[in-house]
Formats: sequence, C-alpha cells, structure tokens
Amino acid sequence: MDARSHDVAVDLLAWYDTHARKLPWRSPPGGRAPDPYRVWLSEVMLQQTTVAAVKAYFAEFTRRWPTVHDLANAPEGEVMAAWAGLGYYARARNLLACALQVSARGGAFPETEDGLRALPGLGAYTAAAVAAIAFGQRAVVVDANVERVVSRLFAIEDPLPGSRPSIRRHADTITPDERAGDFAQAMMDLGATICTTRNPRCLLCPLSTVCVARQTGEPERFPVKAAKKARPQRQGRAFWIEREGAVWLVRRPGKGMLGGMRALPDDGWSARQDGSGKAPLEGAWEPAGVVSHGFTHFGLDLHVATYRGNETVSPGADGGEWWRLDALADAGLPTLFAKAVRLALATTGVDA
DNA sequence: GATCCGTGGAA
DNA sequence: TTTCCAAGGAT
Repeated sequence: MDARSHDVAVDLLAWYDTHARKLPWRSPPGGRAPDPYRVWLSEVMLQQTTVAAVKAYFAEFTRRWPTVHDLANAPEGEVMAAWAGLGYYARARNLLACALQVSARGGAFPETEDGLRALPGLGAYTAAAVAAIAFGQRAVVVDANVERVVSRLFAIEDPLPGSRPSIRRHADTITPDERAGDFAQAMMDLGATICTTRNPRCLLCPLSTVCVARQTGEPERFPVKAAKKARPQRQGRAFWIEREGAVWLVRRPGKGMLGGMRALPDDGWSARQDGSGKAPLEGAWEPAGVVSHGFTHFGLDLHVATYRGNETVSPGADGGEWWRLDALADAGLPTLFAKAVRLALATTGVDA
C-alpha cells in the first residue's frame, strides 16, 4: 500500500480535524464561511513569507481597512508604508490594484480559479488557494509545502524546479472533490509542522504508512533540488543629509528593487553592479559605518555617509522631501534603509 | 525557462 | 558564521 493506491485525503482530513493550526485569518471550526477579503489578503501576505512575520501585518491591515472597499480607497503611500518591512513590495502595489478592481465590481471577488487568476498579484498558487479556501472550489493548490509533501509521498527523483509539472499531476490525484479548502490547508499545515524541510517528524505523520520517501529511509532527501548559483556581493553607498532636525528622503522608482518605497539617496547600486560612489552634493561627508544586508540573489555592503550642515543645501533629486527625525518611524522605510538610519542616528555627528 | 524581487528565523 | 528558505508573481 502506498500513496498511489490509498485515499490520502481521508487520512489527512481526519488529522486536520484535530491538528489544524489556529490562525487569525481562519474561521473557527464549524463557524461561518471565511471572508474572501481576509483569505485573499492573508494569502498575498503569506507569499514567500512566514506565518510569524505575517500576523502583525494582517492584524494592522484588517484593523485599518476592514473591507476591500476601505483598502481600495486608501492612499497608495499609506498602503506602501504599512507594508514596509514585509518585503517583496510589488505585492503591495498589486494588492491595491487588485482591491480597486474588486471594489469597482461591487466588492465581490471572482469565485472561480480562472477569474481570480486574472487579478493583479494572483498567480497559480494564490488563485487556487482562494478558490478552494474562500469558495470551496476543487482546485489543485501547490505551494512549497505541497511540493515537499508530494515529492516525499511519491519519492519524486526529478529535481525542482523541473519537477513542478510532475508534482502538480501527483497533487491532482490526491485532491478530493469535497472540503477542498480544508485539504489545501491540511497539506500546508502538515508541511509546516510535520513534513518539515529538516528533521521531518515521520513518527507523528498521518501519512507515514503510505509515504514512499519514508520507505526509502531518507525522506529528508526529498524534494531533490537543482544546485543554486552563488550570490554576488555588491558595494553601495547611502547618504544621510540632515538639516534642522530633518533628513532628506527620496521615493524610489515604482518598479525594480524596493520599488515605490521611501529611501535614503544612494549611488545607484543594484543587483547587477556596485554603486558609483558619487554623492548627491559636494560637502564634508563623514562615514557612519557599513550595513550588511542579504537580498535573495545578492548581498550588499551599504556604506552610510552623513552630511550635517546648517548652510543651505540642494540635494537636487526631485521627488524628495525633508522628513522630521522625530517622525522617522512613520516614513515606511524598508529594512535596509531602516538599518542605515539606525547607524546614522547612532553617529550623531557630535564633534570631537 | 531564467531572473528578479525582501525579510528574518532556524540550524 | 553562513546558508537555507517560507502559503510566489511578474516579466
């Protein structure tokens, strides 16, 4: 008996009935149908992001914007600032674009996978997840948890990402017609708590008797993954220009790295190349130190330079603004620049 | 299909 | 310390 001939869904759903995680965006067992707005918001926040990191953001977003109409009517700058620190900022831009589309059609999300897939920020995973969880549609929901669980259940030897089509076909064979949303969440709970990347807890797994990878004796070997490329290390500069209790902040271009977010001026560093080292104005710059930050595909050493003077300066770049130091917490800076700010503030420019 | 896009926690 | 990676999407 293995996963190819056993009704996996029955065992998994029975396990889920007693072991489901209690999460803020889930309706209580036997409770009302879930609110599609909250399901959608949580799924977008959870893209490549841990449950622990999402909780506070979900609470704040639903407090400030309880319905999709409230979110659609929010100023873009406020939404971007509220997203600051969560990462992958294109999600915030798409979130607002999606809210505007849904609000314009009366506030009701499409109920089909295809209809959801057409909305900004909803790819194959999120469209399937919302269709299943919010609307009870049968959909094959495949995220990183499901990839891991399925590749182990069937001991799929082909490496990711090439094995995705095969994993999806196998996932389809075990997806039930009923309780599609519970099944999807059960697979993800299993992956998050039992069938973990390292040290899977097979002794507690409801599917251990049918899992082919467990029978091989080395379940942790799955999913097989292709080798990764090395991350380059880049050098860049950020510039702290302070005057009369305020600092000069800019707004980054809408697309690309940290797109649309407030930031300190910099020297043009990117994933592709080091910065030019050129400052936005001539003057007596003082080094404040270096911030090391790891992005997905490159590392950055950000050298922070400070300029503090009372004479009039013209940082030049339009789109900037003087931002009160006592209100910096409200600027909505992404983590890289929040680190740089801490460094600059620590070197208060007190003359020796 | 490959690349780009954040962050923080775990081991 | 460094490496890996988590409820992926857009191009």
